[in-house]
Amino acid sequence: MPRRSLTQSEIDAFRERAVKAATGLFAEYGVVGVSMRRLATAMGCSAMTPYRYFENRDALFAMVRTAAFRRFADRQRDAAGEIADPIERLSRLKEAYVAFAMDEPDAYRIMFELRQQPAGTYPELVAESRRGFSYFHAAVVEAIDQGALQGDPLTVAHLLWAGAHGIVSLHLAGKLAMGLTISDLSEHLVPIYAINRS
Amino acid sequence: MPRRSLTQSEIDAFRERAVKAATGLFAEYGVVGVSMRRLATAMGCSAMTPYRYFENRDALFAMVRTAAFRRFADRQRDAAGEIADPIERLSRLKEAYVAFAMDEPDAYRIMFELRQQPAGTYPELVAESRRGFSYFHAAVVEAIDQGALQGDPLTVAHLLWAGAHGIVSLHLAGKLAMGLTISDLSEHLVPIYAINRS
DNA sequence: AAATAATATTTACATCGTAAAGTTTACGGC
DNA sequence: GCCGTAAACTTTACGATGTAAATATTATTT
Repeated sequence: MPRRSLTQSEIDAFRERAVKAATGLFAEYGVVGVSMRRLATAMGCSAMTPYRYFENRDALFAMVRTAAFRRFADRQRDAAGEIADPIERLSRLKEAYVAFAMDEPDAYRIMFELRQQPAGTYPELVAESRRGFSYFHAAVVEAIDQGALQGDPLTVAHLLWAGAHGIVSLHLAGKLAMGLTISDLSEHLVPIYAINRS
Repeated sequence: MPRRSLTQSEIDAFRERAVKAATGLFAEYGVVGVSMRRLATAMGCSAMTPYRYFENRDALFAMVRTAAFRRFADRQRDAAGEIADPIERLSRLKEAYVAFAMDEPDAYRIMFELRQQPAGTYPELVAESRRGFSYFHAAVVEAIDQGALQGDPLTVAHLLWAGAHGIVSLHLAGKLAMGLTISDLSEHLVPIYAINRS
């Protein structure tokens, strides 16, 4: 009798289009420039239509972030590739990390700077975020296993991650002084933890 | 003939009150909760009055950030104190860094996460931000001078800063996994660069 | 007290997120 | 074909925001 409901794939298709449009918008206008109305205009629908596909603006942004984390995690995965030597792999992961931040500075920003929702609200977001870190973590575990790094794996992995994030943040905030570049700093990241110290 | 213009000290007094009120507001409601109207209400004046003392919302926030950077820099200055040993001093600076971020997480966030205005728009902001970093920098220079650290001073100082910022960011983003604490990580910061490695 | 100019307030507008009301559309049954 | 129905979509509406413009208030000198 009534009109057919939207299928899951129709819903997914709209959402994907929306996330793509929103991602484009905010690469162009910044986070503040992504309004529901502007998104609707960009998608050629009325202002309220997106609300049929997203609970609210927050949910839209969560999906945009999830997509960004997914791209990031994919690039980490690809950078790790088949590289056997875990130290070499760590270097490549670090390079991929920095490269992503340079290629998509706005994405990087919302990934890490956005006020976070109560944990567990968006499980897929959490999952992709975890996956992004997992390659680093795995490489560190292996490196420590075979004696190329020392220390607690979780701690060292976090320190590497924090180091990469810190360097990128300084760069994105325009706080690298005196002509220092992001490469000048990031090239020290992995060697610092290598085993040839006390 | 006409009414007396505001003296500089009256202007400064209002601005100071406004910055204090705004800082309080956003410790309570977050960045998004600080609107010009709410600020006006909190100060007991009409919605437009703050506009006589600040060019716009951005200028208000620049001053709030400047004040935050000043508090931060002061605490760095106090932490450095008269400590002669530069490595010990670095450790204290790192502790003060982390302590500030824990005490004033919201301030920390707007200090480092806010989209920055075109460089040089707010010279005092730049100055206080530089000063915040200068104690770290000075200690690193001294440590390298007397052989307790090695490498390029500017690079090492940035690496330490980036490391501290990265760790704090991970913590503030709730991304420290498996019960790892901010101290677990930050205690490795200075030792890693100490000279007893290859 | 009157004139004046600086300060402060009120009003107004465009934009935002989004709730609620209204409209259009696609389907199964006649 | 047409009709009823419920889902999808649009329009309208509300309260909040930043801030420009118009208006009102106030302190000072003549």
